[in-house]
Amino acid sequence: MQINWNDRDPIYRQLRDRIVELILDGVFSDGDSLPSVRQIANEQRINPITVSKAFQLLVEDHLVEKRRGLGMFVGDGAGEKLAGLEKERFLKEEWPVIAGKINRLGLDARLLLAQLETDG
Amino acid sequence: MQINWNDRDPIYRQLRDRIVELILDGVFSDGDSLPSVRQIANEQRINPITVSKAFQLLVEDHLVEKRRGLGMFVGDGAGEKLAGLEKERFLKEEWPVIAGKINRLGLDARLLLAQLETDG
Amino acid sequence: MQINWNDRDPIYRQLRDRIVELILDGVFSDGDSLPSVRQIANEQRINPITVSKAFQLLVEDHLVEKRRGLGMFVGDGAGEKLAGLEKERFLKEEWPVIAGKINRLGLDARLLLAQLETDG
Amino acid sequence: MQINWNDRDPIYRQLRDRIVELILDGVFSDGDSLPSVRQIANEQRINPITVSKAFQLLVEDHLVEKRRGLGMFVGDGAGEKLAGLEKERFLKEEWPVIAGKINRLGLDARLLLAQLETDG
DNA sequence: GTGGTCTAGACCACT
DNA sequence: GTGGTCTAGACCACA
Repeated sequence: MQINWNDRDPIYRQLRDRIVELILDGVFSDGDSLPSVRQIANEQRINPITVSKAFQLLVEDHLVEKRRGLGMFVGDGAGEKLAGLEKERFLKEEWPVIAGKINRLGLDARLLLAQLETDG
Repeated sequence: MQINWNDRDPIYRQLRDRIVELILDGVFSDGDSLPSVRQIANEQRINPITVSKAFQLLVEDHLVEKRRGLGMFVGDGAGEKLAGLEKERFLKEEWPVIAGKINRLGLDARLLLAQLETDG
Repeated sequence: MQINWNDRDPIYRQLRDRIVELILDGVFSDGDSLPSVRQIANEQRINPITVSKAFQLLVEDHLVEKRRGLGMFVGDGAGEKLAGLEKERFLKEEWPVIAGKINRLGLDARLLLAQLETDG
Repeated sequence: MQINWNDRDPIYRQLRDRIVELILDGVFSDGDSLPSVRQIANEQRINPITVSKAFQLLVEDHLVEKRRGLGMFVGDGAGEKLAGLEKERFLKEEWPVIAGKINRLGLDARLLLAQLETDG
């Protein structure tokens, strides 16, 4: 769970995105409890208020549930819901920009796929 | 040369990116003079100081040369240099992140790239 | 922290140099927080934006770290890094030019340096 | 005779300094004719007006004489006069700043002298 | 509280 | 004509 302090993205956004990734990857499944604000704040040396803000975003999207006195839990069906939402957002917002870059740079699909295999 | 006033990206960053795109597209070639700060400022109704900031970024990357009292010029070999640099940067930095997202979302990179070829 | 308003050097460049000197002198050590932009701006009666520009230069040289919402901090190892870098730069870039001048003017480098030791 | 377009020093000042150096080095002696404005402008790809401005500075200091229809000539006693003026200026203005830097960086006189011998 | 961005308008130096 | 610098004042996002 790496935070980049020099990134233009605000910390709370980066945090939120990391947690979403962990849910998508199945590290946290429906109903699992999430690490506490204090724990994350200590580990990442981040202000607890900032961590709270990240969770708040997740609660607003109904991906995470706050249970008083117990902490944060992955919401019901969060995994699938998330996959759907993110997929749509990616295809609508991110991919067109990426496709434009690929075309402008004259990059070849084969090259891109090859690069993936050498890395991973 | 479209500027998005509501984007998270600051104007000067967007401007820089647009100019880079124009160089990549060959609209401006090595040694060409670029529109003056004031000209761009007037056309886009942006403060000259903001335009200046965009050029400064380009000068720092050795893509543009400043000639005192004369204006801004596309740097020697900027076109090819830029294409090479951007290609490598994209493959090494952006593409792995993008590919990670694609996999995580259960999308098919091959399919997306294939579509791209038929579209563009 | 003296600023010369009539110098050919712009204020932000002078400010940068002063801060570098303070780090070299050990007034600010690794990890220390630096005075805020607004504080310096008030004390020196300089526009905050000008102070900001000075810090930006330091951040670009990795001598200062920005922590969002918290302020500016002396970068890791900035003190030693700076001393090393500056020493080398001085020996390689400045000193040869200076020595050339000294020779051209018929002055004696040995004598000047010897005086320096008795003075300082 | 190298001109640095990215230097903060204006071109006419750089030109003036180069010519002064050539006189101090004895490349041009008292009474010698200097290259014409047009010649320098062509060789260095500089605007003739800028070259003129450099000569003007030299004329104002009585180091160079303009002879109508003939061109520029090194003034009487320019060599010695220059040496004296520059020596004083160097010792008063430049050396104290340099000495401060040397002390701050903790550079050793022996090191500086050694560096000179390896270079030249 | 912190820094980041932008504006409008001024003045300067350089070519 | 060109770009560079600075100001004063405003608004924003972040912690």
